[in-house]
Amino acid sequence: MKSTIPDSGVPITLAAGNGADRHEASLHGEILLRLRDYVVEGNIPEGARIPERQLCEMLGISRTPLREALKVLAAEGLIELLPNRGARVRQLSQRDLEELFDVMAGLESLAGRLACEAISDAEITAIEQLHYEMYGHYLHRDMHGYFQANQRIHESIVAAARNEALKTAYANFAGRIRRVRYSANFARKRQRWAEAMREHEAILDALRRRAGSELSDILFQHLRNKRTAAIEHLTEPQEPAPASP
Amino acid sequence: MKSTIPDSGVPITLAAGNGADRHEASLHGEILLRLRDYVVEGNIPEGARIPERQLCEMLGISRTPLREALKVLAAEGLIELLPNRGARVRQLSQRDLEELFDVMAGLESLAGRLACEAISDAEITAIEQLHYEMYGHYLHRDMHGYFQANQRIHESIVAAARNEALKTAYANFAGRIRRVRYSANFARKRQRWAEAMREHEAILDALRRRAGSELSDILFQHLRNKRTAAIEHLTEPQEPAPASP
DNA sequence: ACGGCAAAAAATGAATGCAAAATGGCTATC
DNA sequence: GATAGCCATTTTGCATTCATTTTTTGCCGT
Repeated sequence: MKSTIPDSGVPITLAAGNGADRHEASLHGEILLRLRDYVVEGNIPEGARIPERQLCEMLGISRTPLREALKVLAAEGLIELLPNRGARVRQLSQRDLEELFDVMAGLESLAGRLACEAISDAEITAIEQLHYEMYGHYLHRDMHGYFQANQRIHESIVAAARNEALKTAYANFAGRIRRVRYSANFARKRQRWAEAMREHEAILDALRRRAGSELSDILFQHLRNKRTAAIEHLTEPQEPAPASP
Repeated sequence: MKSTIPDSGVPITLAAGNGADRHEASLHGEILLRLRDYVVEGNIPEGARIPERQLCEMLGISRTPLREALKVLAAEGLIELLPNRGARVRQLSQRDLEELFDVMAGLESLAGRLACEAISDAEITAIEQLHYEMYGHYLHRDMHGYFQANQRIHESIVAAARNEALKTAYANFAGRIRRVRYSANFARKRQRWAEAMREHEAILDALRRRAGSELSDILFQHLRNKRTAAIEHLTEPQEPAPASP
């Protein structure tokens, strides 16, 4: 009564591929999904050493499939594997974060450019809808709702680019900075919030006109500003953490 | 007579990470490097099934580290893993290629933008040097030399972006389309070649002026044109006719 | 002869076992 | 009293073994 493999011949391509992540079947695939979520959601302290045995009994499997999953997570950049010294959650320096944000900005910028070539009026209408919804959250000072609508807008743009490889790469980078990204949105001061709304209106405008390179510019700058806000948020309140010796 | 592990404590981060790919130590790392090269260089026919045993004895190892390496290669998008049906070299449809080229274009476009923020005069001079060298190859109709100089120029721009995450992602995508990319350059008709030279001059010009978003646009369009040439070459490779309609 | 079915053979997926390396604690020494 | 070196324990890396699944092959029925 294992998970009876439902569909046959489904092409499996791991994280970086164009295809979908269909890992439900094999055990190591299941483990991969669960571990990835577990790490992305921050259940493991950064830099902490995680003995394989412990993970094994936590997940109820043997070490072989676990190690395969760990290798993949390392390839995705979520964890680090030190030779003979185990796996630990990747610790992102400020510089790392800046770099990752910039790559995200580049990918979204690309997504916008491509979207202008292929997006339908209906899709634009849907994004407008999200925009108004987001505006409502803005007016009500509803951070969480705002955050979600915002995220869905950006995802819609990426989806409109009609590029699976891009979508996958985007998802990968998004996962790597997810924790920070979330708190970055919460870090928004009123000032920055209003700015972001204006930027979003410019985005919509460029999208309506299918102005590819213009939208590309706006999106990059928009994400750049987000980056700045996020980094500031991290350096200010976060405290010289008690560096464990 | 295992590979005696030379250095200790070197942080290992697999393909998608910011860090370097230091896998020389562990066996599976060694295998990973060798297999990746082996696949990228096209030694395995596309879509062919490759029994693990066969690879094992070819590489002289057991299945465990091999399978770990395969998982990583799948995560990088170089191979496909079908459940219970083994690994095969990823077969790229025309659509896949278009997508991958577009992502490459986006990454280089980003690289150009970032490079404008950080590039030194010396680096620009070096790129100019490469440009003249490339121009020489162009005049002498030296395809191979042209190709190499061209590649080094693009790599220099990526390097000037000062972003390890970007560099790694770029290398990953470059590996995935390497075979096609090479032949794409050889596919250049005289016409396209001259165009490419002009585009490169525009690239240099924008770079000198540190005109970020302008350079971003030019680079994207440049790569887009390359994409078109490559796809054309693939769809009707046997057409020596210079006939224009 | 051809197509479908069943059993054998082979390949994959996962678990276990064993050797090498690292970690931690202890003692001996200065 | 602190530090360097040594030994026991833990942990990782890899090979081997076991269990399923797939693929092949041979057979039977139509």
